[in-house]
Amino acid sequence: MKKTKFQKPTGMHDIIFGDQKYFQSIISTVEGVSDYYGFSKIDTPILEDEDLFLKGVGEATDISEKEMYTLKTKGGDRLALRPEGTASVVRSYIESGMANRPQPVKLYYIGPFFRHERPQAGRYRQFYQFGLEVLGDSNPVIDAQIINIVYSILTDLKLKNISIEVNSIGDKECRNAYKKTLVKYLKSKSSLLCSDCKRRTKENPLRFFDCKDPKCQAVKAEAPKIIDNLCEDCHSHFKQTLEYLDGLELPYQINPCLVRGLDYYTKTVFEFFVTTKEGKSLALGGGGRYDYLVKLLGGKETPAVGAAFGIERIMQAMKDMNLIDGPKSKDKVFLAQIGILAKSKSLVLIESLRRAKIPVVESLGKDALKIQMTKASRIGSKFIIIIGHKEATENSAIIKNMETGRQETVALDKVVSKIKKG
RNA sequence: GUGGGCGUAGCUCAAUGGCAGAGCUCUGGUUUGUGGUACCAGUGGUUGCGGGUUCAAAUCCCGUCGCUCACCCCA
Repeated sequence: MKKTKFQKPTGMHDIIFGDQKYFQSIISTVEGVSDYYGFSKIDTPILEDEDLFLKGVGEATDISEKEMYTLKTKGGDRLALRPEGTASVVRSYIESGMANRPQPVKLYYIGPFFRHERPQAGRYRQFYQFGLEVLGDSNPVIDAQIINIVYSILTDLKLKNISIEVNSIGDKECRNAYKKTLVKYLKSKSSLLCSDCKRRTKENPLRFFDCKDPKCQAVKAEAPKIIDNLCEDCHSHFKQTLEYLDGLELPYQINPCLVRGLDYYTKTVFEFFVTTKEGKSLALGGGGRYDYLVKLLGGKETPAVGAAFGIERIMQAMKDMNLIDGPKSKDKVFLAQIGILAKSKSLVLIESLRRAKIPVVESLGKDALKIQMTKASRIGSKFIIIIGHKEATENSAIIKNMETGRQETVALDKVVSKIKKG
């Protein structure tokens, strides 16, 4: 057998030690804020019918065309690792008959997602997202509230320099009419476009606005914008949404070029960014309204709006701003011991400490006292409990204050109360 | 899928064709039961993998795998 050194698959990563601190604080903040706003947590399978995603995110998107992990079961079903969360939530909404609950239904999720693409800074093949979805309400106040809730999550995490871009991409009627206008315009400027944008003109003209090729920027600036071509309903929806955002005093700006990569969006779309120390703009997440998706996936017509954020991206932003306070082991007590009997008594003592909610660090496998003292010093424990051979047989322990250097011997059953007093 | 950069100890990196090394970390020791420093020692490598050139390859050549950055796109 050849000796192999296993390594993680391309584009996937372990979340260990220091990173777990960031990861957990994001999760608990998301849970806390979502819960406050009346969202219920939903966990859906990591595998779903491949067609759910093909229909859900749109067959012409990159996700459908080349980024899905798919597999065939022994029974012959075609399944896919979920590339995003909304399609699964909508599937569950329909399948579980959530339309019969009081509307709107508010749900949030946290978990891993998968896209098979070339990794790069802040982009993975397995990554974590959290998302919030509100199904069954078409009122623009919900659009504004979703934006506000995710903004609250980010500010609760102490992120600074957040900016929000919003736009409206209309509904079926006004978007289709607008697409024709745009295509006509792009064709007239065809000679000035990059090759990608020539292709986009035919396949997905709205994507033209994602192009970063300098050649296309001038054409982009002059191009007709969707927000100037909204129908009356979409226009008033957008205007109302912005007024609510104004009322919340959120740092948003309108970006008429914001489109989004998934096909299911209608009306309001938005993205969140932070500015890093180097002055770079990092996309944290985004979302929008998707009034047609529930019907498209087999339910009855149901308006909905949602948002999804990349947890690794948020971690990156938090690290960039040094947002996590250092190790909090100062309030931990260190338990040092020598010998078999002392180890045995230590095991029992630790249980008493745990019941008293006193955090304790031990080094049970060690015997040399000096090494244990060194370790206690390093983590900065204020108190150290020492049980040596003598103390073990006498049912006592030494409590030493590491700051003053003073120590006293107390009976084992008095240790907890002594420590509590300080 | 396209194009750049890079693969040497757990980590950061030396060694420019001639004995594979240092710092940090880790484990232990410096009179046997008391502190972060200092000193000493130890663990840890088929130099990503496979071929080729050469008396001799971490080093040069070819291939391959992986990492990384950018494009496409997105979180």
